[in-house]
Amino acid sequence: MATLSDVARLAGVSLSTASRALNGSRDRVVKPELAGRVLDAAKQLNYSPNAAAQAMARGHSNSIGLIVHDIRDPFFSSIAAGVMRTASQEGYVVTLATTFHPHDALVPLINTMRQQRAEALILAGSLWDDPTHLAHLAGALADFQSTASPHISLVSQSKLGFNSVTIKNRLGAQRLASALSGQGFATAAILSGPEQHMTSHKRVQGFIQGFSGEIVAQIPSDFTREGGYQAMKIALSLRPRPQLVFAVNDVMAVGALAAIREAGLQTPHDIAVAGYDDIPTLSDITPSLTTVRVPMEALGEHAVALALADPTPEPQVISLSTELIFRESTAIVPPR
Amino acid sequence: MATLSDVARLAGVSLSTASRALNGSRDRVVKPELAGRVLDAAKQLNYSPNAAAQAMARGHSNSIGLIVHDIRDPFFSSIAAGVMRTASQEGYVVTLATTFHPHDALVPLINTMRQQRAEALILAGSLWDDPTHLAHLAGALADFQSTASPHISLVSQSKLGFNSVTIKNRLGAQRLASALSGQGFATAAILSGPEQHMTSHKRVQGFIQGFSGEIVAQIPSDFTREGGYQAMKIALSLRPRPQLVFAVNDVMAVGALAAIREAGLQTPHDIAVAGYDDIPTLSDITPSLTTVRVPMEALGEHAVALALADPTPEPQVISLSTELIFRESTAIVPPR
DNA sequence: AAAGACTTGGTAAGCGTTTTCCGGTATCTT
DNA sequence: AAGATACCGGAAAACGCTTACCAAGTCTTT
Repeated sequence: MATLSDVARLAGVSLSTASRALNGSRDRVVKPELAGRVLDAAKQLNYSPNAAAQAMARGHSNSIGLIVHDIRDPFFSSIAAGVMRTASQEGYVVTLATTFHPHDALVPLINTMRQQRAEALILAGSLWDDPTHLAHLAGALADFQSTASPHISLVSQSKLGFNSVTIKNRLGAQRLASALSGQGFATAAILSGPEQHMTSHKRVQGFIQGFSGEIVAQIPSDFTREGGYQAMKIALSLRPRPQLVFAVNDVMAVGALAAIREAGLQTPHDIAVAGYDDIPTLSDITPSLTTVRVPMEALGEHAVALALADPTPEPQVISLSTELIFRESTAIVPPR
Repeated sequence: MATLSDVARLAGVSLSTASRALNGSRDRVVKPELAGRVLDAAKQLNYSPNAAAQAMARGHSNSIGLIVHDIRDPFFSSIAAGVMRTASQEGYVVTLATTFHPHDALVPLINTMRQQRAEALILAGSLWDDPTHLAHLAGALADFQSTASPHISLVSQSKLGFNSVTIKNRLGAQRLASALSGQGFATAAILSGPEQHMTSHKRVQGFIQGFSGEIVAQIPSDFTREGGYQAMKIALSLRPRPQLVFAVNDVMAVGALAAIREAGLQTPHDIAVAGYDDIPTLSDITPSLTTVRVPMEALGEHAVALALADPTPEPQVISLSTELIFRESTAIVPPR
């Protein structure tokens, strides 16, 4: 593989001139003629700069690390799309890692990103609200940042003292709940995620705050379709049956819908369902799902912007608004 | 940030010993005592090796490049998950890039991966069957490979003379078609992707081969939900109405379903629909979709395995089987 | 016309690792 | 017990680039 010195030799200039001609160092100008010779030589040799060597010499890389729980989850893949869009606009490369859910996989991945000397780290997804886990995490993040002090952005989570972009989880759920109350729903059950799941917790809180009727049950389960399905089975055994079920995310809501159908009941005639996230792929489900739209790609875009911005004395928190989406799944208020 | 020489100094050994102690060079053994001192020093200084420096010194990186069209597409995010799973098992880091569909974005991304000196490149997704585009692409891939001859794997495409893992697109469609024929469907329309879309083309061919009834129309459109929706509108205007519509992928099928519903018709009573891919998130759609299951994660896993395997004289092609999934959307054969 | 002020090319010193080669010590072999 | 043979630590070169510094040339300025 041709190196820069090959290019310089062929162009008949020094290494420094070649370097300056190719990526125009800011303080110097190379005479057009020499620069042209260098460019020609580079093309002729099919030269491609070695990013690792550049990173070494410059003292910083051009990569951004992104860690998500599960890239298959539409929530995360949308965030990733947003991240990649702005990152590549800004000339960065993104290296992606996935925990595949086990939350103790996070720290090793952060360390990997540290080895890569990523310029910025973006952690997407709700954190596990457990003191020792959080402590480990904070340690790993501190280590990461101690390495040439790169930036860190957290997505959908703001408790760790870094820049972060969150969504108004609580407010969204609250407004959904109060709108639904206004629509006539008087009893509701909540299908929540695991107890320590912060996002789930916020949404539950918001819903409780906003709902003026009676919350007959809160059933914790997994943050997945299957979790929603199981939780709904329990909810369906409640007597009297709640008029409304709020699942803390769309995939759980879909599981709930399946359980309802399986029980021979109809949504929304027998029981109404609302979700959260507004996952695009799910927009074709029947009955269409009332939910809270989360600007997922924007989440990723802002995270990059924040990570690349000049550091501020205080960590910045960008809080993105959600939007209520009313669809068929709550179109009717079932009798009490 | 502590460097290896800091560690060596603190441990009272030479640079080489420190290096050998930390990543156990294969030919040498460091005495346990010295090794222990080095490890302690490393821990104490919170040392993290600099991946860029290692890449320089070793002459190769530990990163795999993955390029997909759109990470938001469940098809690609599943592949990505498979890639990341095996890559991280093998100790590799994956850097991800997205074309966001414009097919001329591919070549620049390949070049980026070349700069990164990725050990392997995985290109996922169907290629654009256009001679000049393919020539550009081949050029870029050749350039990539000329750089320290890293490996290349293609996913779902095998025409370029590299290792590749594909799915039996044609066979899957053919078997679907013949099964459906056997079930009594005698007329069908095909909702295809763009003309030059190879995957779409294969599936169309297979379906035509396998269908013993009459194919009344093939309507090309975008490879997206919206494309399916638009194409279905045209299909619905056909007289007599076909009994069955085959959409070349699930998201198009979903668009088709929406168009049918909007027209006041019912699936499968008035017209049956089949898709391709078996995207998990779509499994809850009603009516549930008859489709061909594609082992998407396995696609990614094999791609990595292939990319990391010893090079063979001839490019290897792994062809993964699909599985027919019959669901409600073709449960009834509408009258002709 | 001489002295300074800019320009602009080149030289060389890094950046943080790995690894080859050398040499000294401990272990074998006979 | 002496020579041969591992074994293992360290010095130094190399990886491919950037950039501070130097030197030489070209313009200004007076």
